[in-house]
Amino acid sequence: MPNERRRKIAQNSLLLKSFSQEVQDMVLSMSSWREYDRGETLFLQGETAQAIHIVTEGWVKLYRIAPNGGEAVVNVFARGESFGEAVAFRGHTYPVSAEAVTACEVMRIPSVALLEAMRKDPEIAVSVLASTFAHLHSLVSQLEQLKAQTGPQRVAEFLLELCEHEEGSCVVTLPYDKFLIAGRLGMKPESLSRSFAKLKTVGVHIKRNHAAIDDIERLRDFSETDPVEAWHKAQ
Amino acid sequence: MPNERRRKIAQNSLLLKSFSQEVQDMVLSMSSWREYDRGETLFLQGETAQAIHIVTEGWVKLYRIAPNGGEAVVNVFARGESFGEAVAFRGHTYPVSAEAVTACEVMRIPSVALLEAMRKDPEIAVSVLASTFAHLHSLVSQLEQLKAQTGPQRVAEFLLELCEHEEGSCVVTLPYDKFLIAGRLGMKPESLSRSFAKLKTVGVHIKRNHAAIDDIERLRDFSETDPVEAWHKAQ
DNA sequence: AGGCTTAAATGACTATAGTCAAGTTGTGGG
DNA sequence: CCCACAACTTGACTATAGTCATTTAAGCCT
Repeated sequence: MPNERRRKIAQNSLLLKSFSQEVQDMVLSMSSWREYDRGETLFLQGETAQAIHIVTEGWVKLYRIAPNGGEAVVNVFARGESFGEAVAFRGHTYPVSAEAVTACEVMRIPSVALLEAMRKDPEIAVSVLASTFAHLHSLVSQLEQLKAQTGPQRVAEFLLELCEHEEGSCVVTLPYDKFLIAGRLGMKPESLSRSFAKLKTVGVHIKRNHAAIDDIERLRDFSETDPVEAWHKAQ
Repeated sequence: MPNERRRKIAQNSLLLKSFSQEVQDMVLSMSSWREYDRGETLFLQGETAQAIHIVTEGWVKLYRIAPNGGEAVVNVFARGESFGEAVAFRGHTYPVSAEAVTACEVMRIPSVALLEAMRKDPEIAVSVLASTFAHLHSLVSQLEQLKAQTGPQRVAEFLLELCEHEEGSCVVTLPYDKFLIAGRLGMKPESLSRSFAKLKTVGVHIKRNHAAIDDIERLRDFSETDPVEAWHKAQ
C-alpha cells in the first residue's frame, strides 16, 4: 500500500486538513498505520484511549453493547473521517467499541502527538474541537431522527445524505450491508426491508446495493412531512 | 442575586474548575449574566453562536425541531453545567434551540474570551475538550438507550441517575415536570405515566414529583435485563 | 452449470408506544 | 371553602416496529 496515498488521505481528513504543513508533518511522523480484516476489533468500550483514529480505507463502525446485551450502532466512519478525539485527550476510557466493517486501514495518532501540536499552535485545538463538534452534531441529528421520525422516514433521510445533488433523480450506492444500515438507523433488518418497500411509492427502487431515486425532492418531501401524513402518502 | 455566589457556581462548573485562578478571573471578567423567565428562549437553532453558556441557576433544555415539526429534547442542563462549547468556537450555527425550563440564570462567556485563554494556556483547550466530550458521551448513552431499551427501562435508568447511592432504598425528586422528562426520554407523557405504573412492580412509587425506590439494585436489575425478560418481570 | 452458503424479502403474529378522549387529582385564586 | 385550570392518569384503539419462521434471491466455489 503506497505510503504516499495514505498520507494524502490523512492530510485531507476533516481533522488534519486545516493544520499547517509543518504541524501535519510532525503529527504524521508520530503516527502509525494498521490494517484490519473485516470483523476485527479496533478497541472495546472501557479500554483506555491513547490514540485518535483516522480511517484511510474501508469502513469502521462504532457501537455500544448495552448492559442487557443489545447492540446499538452509534456511527459508521468512512475514508477520511476521524474519531476518538475527545476521549484520547483525557486518557479516558472509550464509551464505545470499534470494529472493522470491511477490510480497512486505519491511522493511529498518539494523543501525545496532538497534545504537543496543540501546545505549539493553539489554533490546532480549535480544529480538533471542530472535528469533535461534527460528531456531536451528527449525534444530535441522529437523536432527532430517532425521536421524531418513523422508520421509512429515517431511511429516506439516510438515502438523501448519500445523494450528491439537491434535486432531480439519481442512483446511490449503499455504503455497507443492510444489516449494518439497519443498526445505524436503529431498526432491525426486516424493518429496513419493509421501509424500502414503502419507499417504492415515493419513487425509490432498490436493486442489489444500489438505490435509484426518481425524484430527490419528492423523497425529501416524504422525509419531512408529518409521520401521520407520510403514512397516507405511502399507501 | 449576590454576584459572589454566581462566581462560585461558575468556577465550580465542569468547564472552568480545572482552569488556573488567573485564567478563571480573566474569563469571568469578560462574561455577562442574564436571567430568563420560564419559557423564554436563549437561542434558536440556526442562529450563529458567539458564546458558551453556563447555567448558574434553574434548568435549561436543548431541543430540536425536526422539519416535520416534531420536537426532540436533546438534553436538559442544571446548575453548574455548560453547553455550546464546540459550536461557539467555530462561529458555527447552533444545531439545537435552548429554552428556560424554569426561571433561571445563565452566564455567557463570549467565545473570544475562551479563545484568548486557550492561546495563553493550551491546557485550557484540553479542559474544553473534556467538557465537550462529556456531552458527546451523554449523547452516545442516550442513543444506546433509545435503540436498545424499552420505555420503562429508560425511565428506570433515568431514576437511577438521580440516585445518590448505589444500593438500598431512596427517594429522589423529579427534577422537572413530566412533560419534559417524557421528551428527554423520547416518549409521550402518556407513555411515561404508563412506564411509572409498570415500575410499581419493581418497587418504585411515584408521589407528586417524588419517586420512592424500594431497592435500587432491583431497579438496576430491571433496567439491565433483556427487554423480553423485563416484560415478564413486570407482569 | 449445479449445488452450497449467506443475505435479503415476505408473511403471520405480538408487543410496544402513539393518539384521542375522558376522567382524576392538585393547586392557587377569589 | 369551593371553583377553575392545569398537570397528570387511565382507557380504548391504532399503528409501528420487533420476533420467528419460511421463502426467495444472490454470490461463490469447484
